[in-house]
Amino acid sequence: MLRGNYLATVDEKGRVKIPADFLEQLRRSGKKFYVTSTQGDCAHIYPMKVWEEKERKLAKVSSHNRAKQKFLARTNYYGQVVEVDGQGRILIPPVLRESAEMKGEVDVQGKLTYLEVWNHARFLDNMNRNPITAEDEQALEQLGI
Amino acid sequence: MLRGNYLATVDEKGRVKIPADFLEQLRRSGKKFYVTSTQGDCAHIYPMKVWEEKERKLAKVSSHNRAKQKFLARTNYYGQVVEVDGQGRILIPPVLRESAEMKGEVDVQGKLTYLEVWNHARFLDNMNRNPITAEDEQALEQLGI
DNA sequence: CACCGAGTGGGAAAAAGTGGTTGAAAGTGG
DNA sequence: CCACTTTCAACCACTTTTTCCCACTCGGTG
Repeated sequence: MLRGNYLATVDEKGRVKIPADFLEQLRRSGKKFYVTSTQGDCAHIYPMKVWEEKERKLAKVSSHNRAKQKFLARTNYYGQVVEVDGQGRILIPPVLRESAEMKGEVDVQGKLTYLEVWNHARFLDNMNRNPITAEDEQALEQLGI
Repeated sequence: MLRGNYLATVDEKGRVKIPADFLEQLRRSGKKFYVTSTQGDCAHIYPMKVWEEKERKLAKVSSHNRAKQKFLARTNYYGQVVEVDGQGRILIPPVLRESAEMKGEVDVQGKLTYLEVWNHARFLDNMNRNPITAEDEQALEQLGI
């Protein structure tokens, strides 16, 4: 399971080094990955098998389902199949790189089954704009968390 | 159960020695730990099993729950899976080390199932800013505490 | 006073990360 | 359809960081 956050950098060619900790786990699920996004604000990196599982589930949903259509339109627009290079880096597709402002420092975050890559400053900013309130803490406590 | 407070120091490499008392207990729950934070003001050190239990509880909550989302975003951002080294030290992830001002003297506090690590001066300061009032004492007394 | 365990610092080897070059392939124009 | 240009991916070489381990100090205890 992929957990936690690592700082990384995007070089001029748009390559991001996958932190060794994640890489080791990811290598087990093959060398192909699907890099995409739903909102264009960050990159999602799925091992191909995980992505295909998502596709299978989507296939079962009616093709007139609005949510499904939007999801497909976006993930298809931003997406690309990539492989990790010999140095453990993957290439972020240009369209996505631009819309998610992928340059300089980025956060590579483990989301258990896939990775999310964020512009470091942007993620921090989003987070700070949404502080945890006293109500939030109360709600969590009631859930026993 | 982890109880009480120990002074420790963070060295230049960002390592903190876990007090021997805590270490002995923690060793029983495996060698992997999840170091994270909810507010970025201190480090939380969970034995992996304890953390996974939290994850399980969270998984049952609707994914649209605001409190849950904020909690996950933060604990993921600040978090990292770590192991204790041969000298009983653990490494605080860089992002967290910075935001929680982890350098020099720190307090390592037992919170029964996990540890909290605070910048010593900062914790003392917070505490002094929030003195126990006569009303607080009265309230406690009425609770039979 | 000597020994033992806890804590601290630091050095060397290994791993992780970075940048650049080259060769192949794809794209473009004549 | 061929020749030339450009782009991209694969590979190589170097730098930096991290990890692992060794050795020392300090304080408490027999």
